[in-house]
Amino acid sequence: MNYWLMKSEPDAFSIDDLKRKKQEAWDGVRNYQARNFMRDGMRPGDRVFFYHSNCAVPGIVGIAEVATDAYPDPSQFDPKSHYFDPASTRDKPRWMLVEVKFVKKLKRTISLYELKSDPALEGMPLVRKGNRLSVMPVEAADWKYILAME
DNA sequence: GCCAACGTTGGC
DNA sequence: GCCAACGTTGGC
Repeated sequence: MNYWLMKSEPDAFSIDDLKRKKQEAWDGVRNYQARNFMRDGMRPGDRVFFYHSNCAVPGIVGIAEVATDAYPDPSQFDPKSHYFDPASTRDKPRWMLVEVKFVKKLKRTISLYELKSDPALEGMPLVRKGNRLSVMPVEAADWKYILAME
């Protein structure tokens, strides 16, 4: 089993939205590295830190689970969608998604500030300067360490 | 709202 | 294939 971190802007889709909907297709990823993690790395059962970005207190707010293998993101074919990609075809879809399901909400937000402040976590891609990846792997040791911070 | 850090695009 | 211009992400 592998561990991941996925970012979402709470204004667009928050951990509470996932809790209410139970499961959600993670559409709109338009970055090749992030796509590759979903397509090649993720398997059903993998665990995911749900991260709130672009908000007052960015940080990890909950846990989700990968619910499906990757499949083509339907929004890339929809001309009305914000995520429409005219260069993508159904024969050779460019963008993939996985569905994730709600596991739990953390009792508190483990903030980016805290994660950055802890020398034990300085190897995490999340805390590296300028990192903009919205989907990234988490080391098993870091996963356990962060859970213990809750 | 600003802007640094990236990723992508397209002219050449 | 280089790289300038542009667009986006996301912390602050």
